Amino acid sequence: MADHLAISDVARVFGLRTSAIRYYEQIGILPSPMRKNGRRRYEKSVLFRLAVVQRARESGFTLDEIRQLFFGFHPATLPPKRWHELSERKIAELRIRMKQLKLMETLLKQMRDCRCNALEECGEKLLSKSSKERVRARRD
Amino acid sequence: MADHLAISDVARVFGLRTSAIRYYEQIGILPSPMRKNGRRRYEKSVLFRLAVVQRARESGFTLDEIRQLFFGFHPATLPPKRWHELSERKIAELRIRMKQLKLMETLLKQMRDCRCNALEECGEKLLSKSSKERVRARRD
DNA sequence: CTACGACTTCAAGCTGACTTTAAGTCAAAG
DNA sequence: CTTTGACTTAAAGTCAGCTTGAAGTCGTAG
Repeated sequence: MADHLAISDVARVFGLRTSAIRYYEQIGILPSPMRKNGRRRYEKSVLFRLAVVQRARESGFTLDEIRQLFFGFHPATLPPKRWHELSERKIAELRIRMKQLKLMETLLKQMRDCRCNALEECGEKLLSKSSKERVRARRD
Repeated sequence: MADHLAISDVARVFGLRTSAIRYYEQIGILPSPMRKNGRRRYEKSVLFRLAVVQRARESGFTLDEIRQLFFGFHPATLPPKRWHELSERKIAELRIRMKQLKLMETLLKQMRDCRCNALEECGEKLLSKSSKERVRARRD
């Protein structure tokens, strides 16, 4: 208690196992906290950090990317440049993923609504579409 | 040639390795094609099938889900019921994932644009938001 | 004092989606 | 006829992201 959280408390807040918290520390996504009798004692700020990490995980970021994006540069001072580039790249990736999801939704709806062997037809459309995209890409 | 494709042709169309094609066959996502001298010979329809599989993979479906969704029921006749349920569930999942992506985009933009230690602040917002959501969920 | 439960470390194990490796087959080219 | 290169199989290896196991340390309750 005493204003500090045990590892099990932190884990419970996010529905994680304690082993996951230790693992995050091991790979440098969480700071190694102070110890009391060898046991980890966390300040509340770790919850904020984990909240961001969790949101990023849910959005499909790897732990490696998360470390780069959020904790990858030294102390807290200068280079927001690398950060800036990374996040720009990531935002672009997100846009692409959203487009893909929308296309998949369309495909699923077609197959849900239209009986018959929509599968091969859809595949045919997808294939001709992607070759069109390849043509467009060549023109760029 | 001769109107039939070798495994390497199929692989090349999708930028896959031949080992991936064999693996898909092994786990039941592709049919085992006819053989000529022990070698796989594919008809063009396999390309349509793979186009759908690839789109689904890009949208975050596991191979297991893909088999269930697209190839999981017997020959080609009846039960569109199970299919219907599965695709409804999957469409709902897609919606959730799109929402998460949008939230992540917002977070990234905030952190890109706003100097300072936005990380912990964002985490704080995320945390209070998710507890609000928990409250809303309790009311449902 | 001892037993309990929550913690510690380090190493090994697990799942999904493949890839790699080893050993062999086959047809066409030199 | 041997070499080459694309194929075949089965089994083992790889990577991320953890989890599990074994063996040990604390501090409080009985």
